Amino acid sequence: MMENQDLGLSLSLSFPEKRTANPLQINSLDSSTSISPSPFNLFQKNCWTDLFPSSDQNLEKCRTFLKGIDVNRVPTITDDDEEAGISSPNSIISGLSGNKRSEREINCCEELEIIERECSRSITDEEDGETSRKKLRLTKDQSAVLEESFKKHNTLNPKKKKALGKRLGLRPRQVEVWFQNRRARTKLKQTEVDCEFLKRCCENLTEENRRLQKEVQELKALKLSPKFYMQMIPPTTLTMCPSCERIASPPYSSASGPGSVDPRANQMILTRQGPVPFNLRAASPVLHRPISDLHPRS
DNA sequence: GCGAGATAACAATTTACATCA
DNA sequence: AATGATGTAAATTGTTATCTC
Repeated sequence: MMENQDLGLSLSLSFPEKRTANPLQINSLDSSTSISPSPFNLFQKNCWTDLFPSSDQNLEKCRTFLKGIDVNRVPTITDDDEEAGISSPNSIISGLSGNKRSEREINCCEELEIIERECSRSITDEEDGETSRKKLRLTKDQSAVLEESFKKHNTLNPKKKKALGKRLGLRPRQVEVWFQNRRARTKLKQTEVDCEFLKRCCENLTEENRRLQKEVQELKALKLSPKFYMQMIPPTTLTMCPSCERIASPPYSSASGPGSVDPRANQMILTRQGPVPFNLRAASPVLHRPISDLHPRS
């Protein structure tokens, strides 16, 4: 909440209360289901069941352990540990499930040993009664420094990550997570702003549409008047260049008598006569030149 | 050129905690 | 004071794109 104010994330739009799967991510399911099970994935599946064979109690104890590490504690691990993927409370799990973090330096047997060791420790920890997993809450100073750094550059390189972590007494991974979440918040905020903008556009277009409909009605009523026909010049024949699709208008009528209509006005009438396909490529200042002008023969 | 592994960024989700009625 | 609902930030998990070998 406090953070909310700090970031100016106070736009309140009526979004669905619970996030659902992104409808645009159509292929996510396909891709996930089409992935062939890697040997490591098979390992991770078997790992838990092998470690805790048919014992829900053991499994539960191990889970409890994984929740039992105080992340508010000043990190004592080295950066090397961090890079090896055993830094965060859940990184053992992450290491097992992640397809990239775990397998780097530690082989399966070592991981199993680590897990077993930690699990056995967890049981004693639990008996000590200090099992609740604490979630780190960054101090105002820490947030301010991170915010400042984010403003300068919203991504991290490994060097910067380490430096920030060292400066703030955080693990590089925590710095990384903060930046990640911060980017997500920025994106969400931008989405809200965009949504608001589109809403306004929609309102304006609705209003414009209403106005044009009214104008159409008025023009239809006017059409019934014979005087209107007297002022109309014959329909203009437009010629389109087949190669560049530019429109070439015929030479303006030399008629400039008292009853004649300004050709520009005629053009306006033409443009009001229904939806004309708009060709962006053809939308250029040379719209009304004859074809011969468009492609002068040299 | 192709495949495997490493890496970073990201989306979606979970979880712990704070606040309020 | 206790409690449940709710919002938010921290953290996790899985996917994708890109790069290098």
